[in-house]
Amino acid sequence: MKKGLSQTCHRFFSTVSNPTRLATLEKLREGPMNVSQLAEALNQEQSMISHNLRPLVRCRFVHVERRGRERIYRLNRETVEALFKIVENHAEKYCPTGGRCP
Amino acid sequence: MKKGLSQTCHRFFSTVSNPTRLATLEKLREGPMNVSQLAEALNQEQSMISHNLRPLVRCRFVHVERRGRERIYRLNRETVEALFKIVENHAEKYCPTGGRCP
DNA sequence: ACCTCGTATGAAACATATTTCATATGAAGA
DNA sequence: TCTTCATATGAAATATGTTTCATACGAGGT
Repeated sequence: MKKGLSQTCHRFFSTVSNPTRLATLEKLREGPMNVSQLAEALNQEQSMISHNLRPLVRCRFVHVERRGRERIYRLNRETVEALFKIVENHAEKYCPTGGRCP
Repeated sequence: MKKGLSQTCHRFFSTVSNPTRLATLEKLREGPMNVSQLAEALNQEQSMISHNLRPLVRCRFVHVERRGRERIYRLNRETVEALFKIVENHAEKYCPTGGRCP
């Protein structure tokens, strides 16, 4: 693997290794949403959601679209669902206790 | 997605969001290796490799086998190759500048 | 029993990431 | 133009993760 991809991997995985951002991705599986809706659904401050959306957009895990004064965030399903599927398969096989590794 | 998987995701992705561990995984694609070999190949202190191998083992990205006084680390290809493939696909599609996102 | 090799470990030092809070920006309506 | 709503942003406060260094442990060989 080339030098560049290693760096890409790092940014890619760092972006999804955060509980707030993971929760955001999970929530967006239900459909596109604006920031306030996400903030309410996840029970977090708007500012925090906003801060955490940025890296998700930067790495294209989600896409934004302006709609008047709100911004609609939409999941990049292709990548995110594939990612979740791998974790599910892996966990099923290697984490029989349900995520709590010894 | 259940509460448990979200936590699993976090641990899973945290583990691979570190340059040393990513380099270790990449190196292990070439075949099983012991700690000293990894340390030399990656030009890092033995202690550091050892510390970083732990989370990789805990999450089963790699497996260990004792051989006399050395320990042979072996990649869990099923999970790791699948993971790399997703990043490659994603990067190709969304990071045309080669990992440097604007 | 002692020495050496390969590896692991704990804890301090260091580096990075996350959250919070106050405030700015920008679009739309009165 | 003034106000309000939705969102973004900067910087301090806080929390987490990583590396280093010194040392411990355990398996072989002598």
